[in-house]
Amino acid sequence: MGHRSRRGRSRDRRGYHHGNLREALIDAALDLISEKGPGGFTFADAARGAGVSPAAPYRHFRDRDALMADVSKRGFELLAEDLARAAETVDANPIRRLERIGQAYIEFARKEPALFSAMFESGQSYEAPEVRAAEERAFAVLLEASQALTDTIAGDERPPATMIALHVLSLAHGIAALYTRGDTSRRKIPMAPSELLEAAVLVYLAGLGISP
Amino acid sequence: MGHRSRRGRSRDRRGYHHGNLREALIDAALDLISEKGPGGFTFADAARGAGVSPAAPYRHFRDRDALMADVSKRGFELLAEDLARAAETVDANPIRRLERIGQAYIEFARKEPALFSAMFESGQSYEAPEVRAAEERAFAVLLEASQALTDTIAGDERPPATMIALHVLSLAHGIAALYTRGDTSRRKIPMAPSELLEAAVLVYLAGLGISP
DNA sequence: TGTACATCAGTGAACGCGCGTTCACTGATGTAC
DNA sequence: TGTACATCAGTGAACGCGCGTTCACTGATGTAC
Repeated sequence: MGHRSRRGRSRDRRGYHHGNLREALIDAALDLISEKGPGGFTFADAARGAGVSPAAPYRHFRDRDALMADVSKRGFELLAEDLARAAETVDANPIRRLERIGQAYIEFARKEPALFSAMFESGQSYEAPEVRAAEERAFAVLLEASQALTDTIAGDERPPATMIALHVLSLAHGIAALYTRGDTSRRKIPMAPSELLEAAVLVYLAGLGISP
Repeated sequence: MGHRSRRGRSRDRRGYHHGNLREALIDAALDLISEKGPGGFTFADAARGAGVSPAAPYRHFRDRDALMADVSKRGFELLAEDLARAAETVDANPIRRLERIGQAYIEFARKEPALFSAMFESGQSYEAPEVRAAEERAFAVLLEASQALTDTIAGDERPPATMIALHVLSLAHGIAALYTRGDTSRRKIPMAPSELLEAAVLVYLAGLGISP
């Protein structure tokens, strides 16, 4: 359901002109993705969802793919914000920080399944440069935290920060993709996704010789 | 491209009766998924791909979803086979065995991107019981290998095998989903997916106090 | 071995529907003076 | 403050197209005797 950028409901038209149709279409798309998955709705559906004629979306998006690219971009931007917030909020301990960023990742997948599937499971790969950029910004948060972590390690046994970031990302993404959408999807597991991630990250860091 | 179960090309009709339309439709679906992603094709497209009238598929599948469920099932079966083969092939060392299973997982994603996306990125969650069963069989291979690994550890510091299996699975799945489809998708990374996985698993196991 | 028949797995025509897209249009808004 | 005008962001009707689905049908195959 609505949160953050999706505050106003799509239906509150203010007369002949919608006022904010672009946003409303993105909202409608997210609602539709929630219901039927990405690819499970049409351009006309989105127009209908925004309470507007089927020709109206063409004022804002070239076609359905352009709309989806925007949804995807919005997703990576919000993800980057969430990760950055997680990186700031927490105390200075770099281990805790990295772990928190991972948690924020799966939390994002849990709270925004529609965005998450638009970003990663929409079949199409939206390599629009702005999407790429937003994706990069999200990764940068992880990379910085990893860097901060390796800075605490003696020079000659210091593992590459990029590797650590990629490992934590892959782990978080795997858990998010497999176990985060409780109702609709996969196998039940005997622990919460966040516990699964926490344990994995701690074991992993211990393997690098880093412990709290 | 074709391999294993997909040996015969779809087009070699043998007269009025197709002979093996069910398989041919699954093949056609995989080809179409490769081209345009899951959800990027129609039931009629699949019929066309198999060189058959649009009414013919109804003899074998109730609708498009039923076809996709079958594709997905087939995917999990092949995955289970691959993982089992990896578990057998390799020498008895349980560390190497677990690592090899992880490698087989991402190798599967690399070799069979169409199946992989049908299984995990088709938007719909196909919880048909046979799909579930095949999925379970694949996981069982990982779990057994984890069990063999923990059996080598002293009783009171023995980590739960289920947790290890879930961790390795999540890691392999994350890497597979993010970095395994070279041409079409994500960010470039400074190392091969298989190296990324190997390093992660070794570090992780070291963190559990297990080293070669 | 031949024949009759049941069953199976396809055909192809037909249908209604909704989608994508274009178009001339029109109501609302902003701005110059 | 009022008026004229340009621009913007919608409408709604229209179109062609392909999809999903059904139907009576028919060619091929298998089997009983």
